[in-house]
Amino acid sequence: MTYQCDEKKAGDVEFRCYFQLAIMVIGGKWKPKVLFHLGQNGAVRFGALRRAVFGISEKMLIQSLKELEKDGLVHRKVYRQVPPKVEYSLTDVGESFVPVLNAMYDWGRSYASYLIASQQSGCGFEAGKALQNLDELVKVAENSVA
Amino acid sequence: MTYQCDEKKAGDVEFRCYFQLAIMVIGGKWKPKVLFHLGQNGAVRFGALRRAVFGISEKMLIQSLKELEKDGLVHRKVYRQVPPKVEYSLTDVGESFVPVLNAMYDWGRSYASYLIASQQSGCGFEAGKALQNLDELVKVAENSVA
DNA sequence: TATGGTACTTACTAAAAGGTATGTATTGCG
DNA sequence: CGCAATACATACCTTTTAGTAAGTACCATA
Repeated sequence: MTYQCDEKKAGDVEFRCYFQLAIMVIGGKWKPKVLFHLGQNGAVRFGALRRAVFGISEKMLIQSLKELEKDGLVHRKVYRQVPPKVEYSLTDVGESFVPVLNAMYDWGRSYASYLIASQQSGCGFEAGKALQNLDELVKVAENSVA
Repeated sequence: MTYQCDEKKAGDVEFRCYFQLAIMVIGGKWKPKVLFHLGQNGAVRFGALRRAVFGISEKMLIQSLKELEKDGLVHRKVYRQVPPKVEYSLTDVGESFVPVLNAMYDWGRSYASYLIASQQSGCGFEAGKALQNLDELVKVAENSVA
């Protein structure tokens, strides 16, 4: 694998490296989070997804879903009813990315362990591994929430 | 796993979900690419890294490396010589992210296969798998490079 | 002392991404 | 027909990120 990869093309998409192609499709501030939530739950309504992805605006959710649908990772199903209902779900291509998302989640746990271990010397820690009582260690006391 | 995760804290870092923590540390336009290149090659000089990460400016490379060093994923070694030489390499924590980067690279290959298969019906394709002659199919003819 | 190469720092500008507010379309109920 | 709820579209503004250019520090050599 060379550094400055040659220009490549698949479909209408031009890229230099398969890694860059992946980043182009699922990178950015919101798309990874949207995909992650869709990966955790089957079909989800727009409103439920809006509430699930912490901090996202309507406009960015819509934009992210449009791009993911266009790129073939997300399926949009309209129910012609009252009130209006639209469900989003992952396609096979989208599902194939879920292991990567889960790997990132697992790495996040191991990184949280690393942060805690760095704060307390003598705390048994191995890179890539999560502490056993991690969920307890990261808990924030109720009254200290900003 | 709930949608709107409770606030968590590890070290000085506050987050709601381990996935979000991962995104905070290795997300953004350049850090994934910098990490990916460091993962492919051992210790790399600043200048070599600059040339390897296609399109990055000096300022953004420096900023990305500073953040990655601060977060414990990258190690910086200064050689006091002429001309000046600094080498960057992954720490154990950084190395632990390499499997995720490689998974993204592999997914990129399968996505490129999907794009090609979508363009040509009847082309055998399975989500998550790369076509066997992918590298040939994505090649761009010399004279068609923009 | 001047020099050159590398790896930065800093200030300012430009571009990209994201957010807010207002408005629209749709369906079926009362 | 009017209404309500949901899921958007659109325009404009704000924030964030990134890029460019000029400058600096360091070391050892000539």
